[in-house]
Amino acid sequence: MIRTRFAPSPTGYLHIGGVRTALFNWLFARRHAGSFVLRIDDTDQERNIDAALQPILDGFRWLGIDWDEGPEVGGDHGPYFQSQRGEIHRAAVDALLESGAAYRDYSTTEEIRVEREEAQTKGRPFVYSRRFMAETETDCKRFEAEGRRGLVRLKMPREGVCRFVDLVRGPVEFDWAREQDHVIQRPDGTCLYHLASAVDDHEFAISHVIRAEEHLSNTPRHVFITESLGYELPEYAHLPYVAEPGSKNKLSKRKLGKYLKNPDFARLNEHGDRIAAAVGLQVAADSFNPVIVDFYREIGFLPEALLNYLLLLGWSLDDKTEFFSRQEMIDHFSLERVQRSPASFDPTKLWTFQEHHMEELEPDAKLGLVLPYLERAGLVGSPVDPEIRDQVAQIIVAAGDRIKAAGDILDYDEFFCVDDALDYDEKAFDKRIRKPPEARGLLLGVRERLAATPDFTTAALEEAVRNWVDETDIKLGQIIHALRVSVTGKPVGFGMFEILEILGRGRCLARIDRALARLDDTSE
RNA sequence: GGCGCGUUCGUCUAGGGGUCUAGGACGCCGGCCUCUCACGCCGGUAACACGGGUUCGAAUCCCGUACGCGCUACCA
Repeated sequence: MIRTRFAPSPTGYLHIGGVRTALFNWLFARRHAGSFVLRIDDTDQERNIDAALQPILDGFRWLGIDWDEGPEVGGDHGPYFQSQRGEIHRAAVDALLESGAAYRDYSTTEEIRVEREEAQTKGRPFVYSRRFMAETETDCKRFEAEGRRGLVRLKMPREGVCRFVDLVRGPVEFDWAREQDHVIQRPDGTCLYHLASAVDDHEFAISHVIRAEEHLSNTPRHVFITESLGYELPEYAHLPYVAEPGSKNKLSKRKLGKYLKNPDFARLNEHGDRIAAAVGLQVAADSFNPVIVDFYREIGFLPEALLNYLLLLGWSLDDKTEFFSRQEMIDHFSLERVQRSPASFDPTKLWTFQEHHMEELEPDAKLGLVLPYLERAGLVGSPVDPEIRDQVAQIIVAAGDRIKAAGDILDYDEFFCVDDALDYDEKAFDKRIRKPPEARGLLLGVRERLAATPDFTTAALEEAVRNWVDETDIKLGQIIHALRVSVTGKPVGFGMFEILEILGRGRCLARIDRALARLDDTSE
């Protein structure tokens, strides 16, 4: 039975790099009909775990990364919070103590520091002298009489090599002698990460430990703990980390300021801010940015797109396949094809995947995604009037691939405002209406045609306007731009005749009149 | 400092001794399409970190160097 796990700390947000690790674990489990377990690594005893955990669980749910065991779903191996597993960890420490794989130590941090520095100045690798190791009850008493506090350290082998096969990197080996006698239990009885992690992986019957590369060097400790306890070793696979845009440094939330200097990253960020502002979402830069999964959900990315992009960040099927559905990811995923070197996060390429998956959506599905944004922005009622709903459906079709993220619908607010409240792009108004001397006459002319066209549909309108253009010596371009600015206030947008049809005759004429009035008003 | 891992176009990658004058994708540049924008289409740009081996032959194997990252915590 294949069992994998992801062990997030409750930090209040879901990091994009973490999701990639979780995704690979999840895919591997799903691929082999195994289980994916969520374990919460909260050994640090956070104050408000619930509040800090919720965004993470929400993020996974949005992405469709479901867990078979863990918070809120339970399971046979619980509890799934490390903070509640103290007894199990302490029992493991006792067993280690019992077998001699660990010992009580009474050194102080200061004494260790001195030893370490001494070794370093002599150019020797540091290994603890075990000067304050207590192997008997009397030793303990003696040290305690000196006012020392005991903790528990691993008694690491001082010779031989630790060998294991990493499923991504192949055979790896470490000299045992280089390993430190790591602390596994503090004087207050609480246990440290490496102990807890190795024990829990066994308790949860994890078959494949798939985690970030930074743990590769920690693996000998885990191997030692696991084997000393008499447990069977899991398989290990260490994933390269996700790097910053344009660099090989590990992506970290802390360096947001630096990423914002990257133009592509900044553009993505601004895109998000714009949508957030339009829907009145209160956002703080450190909780709403492209390093955090929530960001993508809020601005209307598709989870499939994010997953697809992340999948290819460090994994590939072959030399050509780029797009994967959720099922295809599961069908093809394998650890053998995981890349060994870090991959940097490229916001521009992420958009490619988003666009692709968006294009694959049926108009109805798109409508469902887009409507909530209009409602939240107050551009349509809630629930939306059926007539308006149809109009939005038309807009979606006419907009085509211009709506890349669901929140992009808010770029087309001109369809939802009353004619008198339409904002004009001043530059465009000048260029297309105020400046060309013929604009006034052309607008009047086209107004006449629009008023007279019996059938106010895209095709009929286009025919009418083109015929009119053909009859006179003007060019279509001359009138289209002025018309576009009059009717939408903007210099760009989708097909002019589609816009006219969606708006309808009344609003088109009213808007042309308003633009003309505005022209007369300010040209004097 | 020690140990470990890594290094193919700007980016994501294919490549596992000859089929590589290194392929694809994104980006970028140029062009076409066009009522603007977006899309689409066509073309172009651009890489095996460096140095030694091994071999008839190396991007592919070995060694070294450089660089990057990680671990070396009573953080996870």
